[in-house]
Amino acid sequence: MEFTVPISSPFSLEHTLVSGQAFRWSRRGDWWYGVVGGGVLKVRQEGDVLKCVSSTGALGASWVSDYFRLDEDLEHVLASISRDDPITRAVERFYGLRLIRQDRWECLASFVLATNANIPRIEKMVEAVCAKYGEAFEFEGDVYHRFPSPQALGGSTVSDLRGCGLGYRAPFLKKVAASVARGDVDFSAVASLPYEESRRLLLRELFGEKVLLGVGPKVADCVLLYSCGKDEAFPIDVWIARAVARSYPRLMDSSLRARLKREGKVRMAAGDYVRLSASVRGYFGGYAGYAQQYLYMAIRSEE
DNA sequence: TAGCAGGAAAATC
DNA sequence: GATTTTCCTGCT
Repeated sequence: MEFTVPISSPFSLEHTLVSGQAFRWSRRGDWWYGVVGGGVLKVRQEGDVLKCVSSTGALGASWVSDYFRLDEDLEHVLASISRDDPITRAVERFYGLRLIRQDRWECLASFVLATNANIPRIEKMVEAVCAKYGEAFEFEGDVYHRFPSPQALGGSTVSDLRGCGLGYRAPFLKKVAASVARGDVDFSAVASLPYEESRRLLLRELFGEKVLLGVGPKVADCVLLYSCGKDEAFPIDVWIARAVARSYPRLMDSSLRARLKREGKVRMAAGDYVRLSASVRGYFGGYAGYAQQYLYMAIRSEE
């Protein structure tokens, strides 16, 4: 199916798709191909229009607009977070970067795999899991695999998952999948709550069976930001911690600041994360998650 | 709370 | 080719 989607507010497909939010997009020639929404979406930006080709009627204009959140007023968001020089420079440089509204289960599973890995590695693990457990289909003569269901991964074996190169992440992914498959994680309830409560509920539901699942504050924030509409969630990975330490040392309490300075490395204890998160959200406000995404792009682009 | 292991691959030297 | 680092969490 071919269609176009008009863009009425700023949007950069390129910046959005390279910003490390989603792991199933790749560029081929002038087009971006994404395995999303149960099919393939092929998309290219031409000025203020998105040209799209999709493998299924379900992936139409309204789906695309919802996925890229095109109906939201990005200028208003960016104005609200542009509180000082570093963030303003990042916003100017990556203008049009938007947060994507992803599938919640896929987002959770993907970020469980993201610990101690870099983006190419994460993409490789996700693809391996999809190839092994996801339903295959064809588009333009190529074979693609949908993201596997929670049931498929929950019913897998840890050793088969390890075969996808997941290492120690394999048992975590299996347990998370099993929890979701049983219906233990009510994503709608999580999404309906204010941020602080949504994070508590997500973690409580995942920990409900008293088995530790590989979802800590950082992964929880990614799920809340990228799939549950919690725009104030501010995931703090090593890069963001570095960016904050450099440009916003005043937002870190003195003990964390001193430790980072002393040790040179960015290593955060649980309490540090929660405090820094609250501090940064207090500063950037309700769209802190956008600030995080722009700061991430800025610091990653340096090297 | 601090320190460490975990597995494999990318990045760096 | 060896070493370090990697969008971190769980355990002691």
